[in-house]
Amino acid sequence: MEENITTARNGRTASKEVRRQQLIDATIESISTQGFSGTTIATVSKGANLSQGIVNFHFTNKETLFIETLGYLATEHYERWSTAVEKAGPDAAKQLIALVDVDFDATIATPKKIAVWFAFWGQAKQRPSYLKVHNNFDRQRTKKINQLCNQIAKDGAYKDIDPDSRARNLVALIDGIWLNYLLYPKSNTRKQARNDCFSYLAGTFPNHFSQP
Amino acid sequence: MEENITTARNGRTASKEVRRQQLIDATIESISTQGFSGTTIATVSKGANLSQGIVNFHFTNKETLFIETLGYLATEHYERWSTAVEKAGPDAAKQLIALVDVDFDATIATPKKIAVWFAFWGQAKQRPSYLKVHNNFDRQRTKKINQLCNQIAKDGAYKDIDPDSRARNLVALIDGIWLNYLLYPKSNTRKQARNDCFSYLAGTFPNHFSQP
Amino acid sequence: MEENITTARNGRTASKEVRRQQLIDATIESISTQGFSGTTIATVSKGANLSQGIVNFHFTNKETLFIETLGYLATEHYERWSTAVEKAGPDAAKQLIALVDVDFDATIATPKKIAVWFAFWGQAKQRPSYLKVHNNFDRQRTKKINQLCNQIAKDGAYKDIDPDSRARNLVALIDGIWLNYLLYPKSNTRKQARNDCFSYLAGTFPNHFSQP
Amino acid sequence: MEENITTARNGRTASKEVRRQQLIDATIESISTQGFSGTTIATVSKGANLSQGIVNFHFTNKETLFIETLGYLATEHYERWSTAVEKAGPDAAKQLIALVDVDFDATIATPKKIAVWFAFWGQAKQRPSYLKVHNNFDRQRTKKINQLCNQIAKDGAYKDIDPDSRARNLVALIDGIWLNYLLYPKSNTRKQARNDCFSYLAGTFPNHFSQP
DNA sequence: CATGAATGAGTCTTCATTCAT
DNA sequence: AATGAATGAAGACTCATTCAT
Repeated sequence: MEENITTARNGRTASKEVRRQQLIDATIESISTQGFSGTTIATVSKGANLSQGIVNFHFTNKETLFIETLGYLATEHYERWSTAVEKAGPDAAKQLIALVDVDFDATIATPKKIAVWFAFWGQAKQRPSYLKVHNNFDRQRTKKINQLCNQIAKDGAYKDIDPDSRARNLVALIDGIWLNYLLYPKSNTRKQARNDCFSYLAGTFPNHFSQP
Repeated sequence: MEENITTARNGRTASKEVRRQQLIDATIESISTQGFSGTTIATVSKGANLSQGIVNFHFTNKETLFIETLGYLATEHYERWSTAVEKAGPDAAKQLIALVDVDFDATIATPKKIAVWFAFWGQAKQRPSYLKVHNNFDRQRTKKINQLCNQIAKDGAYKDIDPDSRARNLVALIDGIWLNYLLYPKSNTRKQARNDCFSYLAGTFPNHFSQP
Repeated sequence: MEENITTARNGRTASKEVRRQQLIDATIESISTQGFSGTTIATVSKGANLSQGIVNFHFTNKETLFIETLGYLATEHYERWSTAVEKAGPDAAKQLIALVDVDFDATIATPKKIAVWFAFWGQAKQRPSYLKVHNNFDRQRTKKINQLCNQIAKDGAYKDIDPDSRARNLVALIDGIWLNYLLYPKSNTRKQARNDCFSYLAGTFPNHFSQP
Repeated sequence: MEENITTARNGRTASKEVRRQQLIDATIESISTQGFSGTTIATVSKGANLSQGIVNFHFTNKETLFIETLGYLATEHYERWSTAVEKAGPDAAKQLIALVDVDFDATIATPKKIAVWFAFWGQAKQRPSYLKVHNNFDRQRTKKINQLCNQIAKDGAYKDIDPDSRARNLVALIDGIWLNYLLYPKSNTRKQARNDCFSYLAGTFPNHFSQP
């Protein structure tokens, strides 16, 4: 098993993947505490308790490290929600709940990771490569949410509702809640954030979701 | 009149305020195109067609320039929505419409300015000074939105509604719509963004707002 | 009288000489507190409560200001000791006392001025222009001291004494005492400094000078 | 042996200590020729045939390089005179001779080093850190000189002599001779300088020192 | 005469990247 | 694989000097 391999190898001869992950973790840590511009090869390698040269060794350059860090975050997120939807069974509303719940999960919506997400978004417009990585994953989620909202709207015979717009708003709402969480960490709890989100769903599809 | 003075002056000796604004404008331009880390004293001064040394002359250092740029953006936004609310008359719903409309105004929700906002937010966690400037202004708007939502909820005798939560969601929704606007500039129009937002209001307070 | 002119003129139209002296004084003040490298056109002009441009106006450039500052100090010193010697009457020993006393005078051996002297000496080797200004004045004093020592040695029939060497040592001693005064301002008084110097003279020419 | 290691290493990876000394040497060279304000990271690194960045790498910043350069000079001096005194045997007069001789040694009283000493002294008043480094070493030498003068005075039963004052004068004299050596390098020889100094000792303690 | 905004060359410092070991 | 000394380009900042007013 992969884990056995990685634990067996250590010290100077850790497997490539282990080193890479170590550095990606250190990058997340550094970006969240020092910010994007405060994150240097030095802060990363030091945070990983490794030498300076190693980043260029494993990632060729800093830019690649950043892109792969974003990729790691995006992949993790993607795998979590897609798995959650899969496990939720055939009901669209249940699938939507599962999907949304991932965004307020204790291991996903951490202050650290949210800070990194916004750090990337803050650079998105200027770095097409970041945007590309992100959007590739994000579009699938948006699509799924749209599809589920349409399904629910159809099943529930909701009139006067534009499911596309409601789906867009759901996506936006979650991001906005995250931003709020980033800016006012003290006055917000993850639980309240989740409740607010489900409150929106209850308002939108009252027959499928109840006020939390 | 002051304007005459400042426009009269040109070349080497523009008035202090004119130069400062020139540099702040150039900073917004630069951050929006080069990003935060790509914005240097050189890009700013070159963008303003001025010499390098002038930034330090007028702002002491780069950090101060950034803080004042954020301050400018925040002040502009604040003045716009507070004036709009004032002019909207006594009706809470009309006030809320006026307030929200500012966020989708052609001179406020520009791709350029939104990029700068997110650039700042992307650094917020690591730069308390940015956070402070921003939050000071932001809190007043949040408070006003909360107050208006409560007023409307009371006036409309909406049951089963938590106005505080709805207010929080409104704020979050707008930010999230902005993010969407930033990430997918091509597939979004400012008009649709505004519609989505009012669609949320219509869903929340159906007696006060109609589907756009 | 010149004084009347200068006092009459003030504000923006002070006479050239007054402005120059004002700036030289500010330069001495600045060098003594900020050091040579910490002294800028800005510290000087600010210290003189004048505008930036004025230094270049009155002295063409910074280097000239420095040279004239050194020249001022050297001239002041020269005029003080030469006048003192003149007034001391015909006796060589009395002349030497008068000359040396100037070096421990409350208006000459000030911490401020001594700091400036050493600042200049610290640059002397690399700035021939400083050296030239200084040495021109200094050589006359050295010559006079040598002449007086020789006179005294001859008058007193001191045997086994090389008056040239004793003269050189006297000059060196005074400078060394000044350095000590610079480095340990707290543990030295001007009075003790003077006493030490005269103690040397008493040891050298016991018939002419008594232990202080 | 350590020397073998350091000499073995060359090119890109010399030992840390070797690089540091290389840079300190280059700093002494640069200060002596360009002066304090003329000494830049560039002149130092170029003088050492190394790249610009290396100074910050090994010394963090220019200030630290300067302080360590002064420290090197002060340590070298201290070790030389303390070793010399030690080797001089029990006789106080011989110890004093040994101590003073160091100050006129061909490897200590070099024009280059003297220029650097005065460069530092020229900044001493404004840089407490320089003063601190210097005084720590200097005080021990002053103390030893004072102690030796007192011992000699007691042994020789010199009356009418204040050994403390004579000690102070000896210290001052040496510094003053150095200054003279700095200002008039052409008309002074190290030998004459030494002779003048011993001439002072012979005048002060005639039973212990003879005219040179 | 005097001001002070503006310039731009010069410096220190940072940091991604290279590379001998 | 890994280290960390070394490089050098790039950037922030300083400051003497200029010059329109």
